[in-house]
Amino acid sequence: MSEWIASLRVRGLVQDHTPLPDRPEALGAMYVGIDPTADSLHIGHLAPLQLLYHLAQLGIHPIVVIGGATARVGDPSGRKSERPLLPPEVVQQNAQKIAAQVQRLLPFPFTLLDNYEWIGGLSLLDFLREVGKFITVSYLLSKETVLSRLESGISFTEFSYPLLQAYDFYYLCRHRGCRLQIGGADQWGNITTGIELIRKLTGEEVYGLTCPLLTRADGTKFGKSDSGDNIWLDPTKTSPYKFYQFWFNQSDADIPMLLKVFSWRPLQEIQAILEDQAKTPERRLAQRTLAYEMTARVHGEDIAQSVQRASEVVFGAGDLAELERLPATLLEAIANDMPHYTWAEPNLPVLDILVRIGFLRSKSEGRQLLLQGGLSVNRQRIADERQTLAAIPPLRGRYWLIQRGKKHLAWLSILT
RNA sequence: GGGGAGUUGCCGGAGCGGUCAAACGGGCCUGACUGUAAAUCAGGUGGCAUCUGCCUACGGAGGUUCGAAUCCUCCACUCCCCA
Repeated sequence: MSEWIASLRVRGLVQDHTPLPDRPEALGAMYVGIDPTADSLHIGHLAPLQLLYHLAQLGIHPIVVIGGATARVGDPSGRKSERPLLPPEVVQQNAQKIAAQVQRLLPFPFTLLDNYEWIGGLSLLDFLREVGKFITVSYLLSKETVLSRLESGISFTEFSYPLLQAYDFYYLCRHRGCRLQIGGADQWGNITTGIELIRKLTGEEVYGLTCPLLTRADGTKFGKSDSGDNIWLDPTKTSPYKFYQFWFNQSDADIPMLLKVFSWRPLQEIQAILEDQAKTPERRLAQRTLAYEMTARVHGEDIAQSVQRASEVVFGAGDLAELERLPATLLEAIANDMPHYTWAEPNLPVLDILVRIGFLRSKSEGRQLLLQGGLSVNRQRIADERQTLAAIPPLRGRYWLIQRGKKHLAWLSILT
């Protein structure tokens, strides 16, 4: 039974599933829900979308549901505390942005819906009679997401969230022939609630499939930067350069898992890359491949190429002369693709400038870094806090490569 | 409705009138070593400074005191137990 998900298993995309039909065609359509709680997707959203991608290849029609209604309630799944309610207009804006992102991201036909369409007009009375009546409180209480919140507190609003999502599934089942819901592992409780509701209301058997919550080799969650920020798909929230660097910096221990989960390459090809990686890890072929593929998918080939080039130049070049020798247009492009600041008065101490432009959080932090040798401009360590920017010759008359620690690089140019 | 416990820095968690910018752990940052990896070791982790000085901070608002994270009052929120 369900041989067809074997390759998904190999890729590490399967956490849990209900008994599945022998043939994927029996499912008709499937859906994944995304609540617009922010104005952009982040890489945490990608794993379920990978599942969607691979399943779509098997002939199951994909539906993406933006939770314009559910985001106004707040999913308690995987949260330790109550979510603040988002204003309706914010949810609406987010929903639009995320819909546009999804459109750009998925290169295959799919149906895009917003659950506000069918939940928005649902009256409380109808909801209580048509949905609430069929799920018992003890059933909901036994769900992990609810259970774990009983101590810390959960409002009735969030408590009722699983019912709304269950209703989505029911609605899509009836109106769109959708018989499979997929999602992250944290969605298991919500998905099974939907299955339960549909069985009670229609007697029909529907299915659920989740992908694992990705964890690193050290047990921490995958998906945030070291400093704990989300890695967004929106280039104004996470620059393509940073996005590329995020993937590039993944550890050897995690890269096999990541490549299998996120790459669209055939498994065979991935195997070959991983073998190379095992033999000569210092080449970082696996990281480079993944970083490029993901950046290209999210931001486009052109940008992927240019940030890759920027990364190579900035990290690779031994001395400044090499940077100087680059064609002016390339240097400019590189500067533009990386974090970039402008400043007008080079006669101030470097430290002050870096604080004012926001590259350093405070002067104290700057001093600290300086003391430890973690601060440089144009690859020169800043050793004196009174050192002025003007005293350091800029590249091409107007660029400085500023550096905090080993990996935090940015450009500073003089405002003309 | 009644009774009890609690609210400390990014998180966990000490402190119970001065020696507290607040022990300890985690996280994070930087350095060394490396491969923009991992592990390890070292330093740092509120802000400003003319650098042992000032300002802001221990849920909120007041008060007691020479002096409060520490005591009192009120308020808010959370948890537990009884109705």
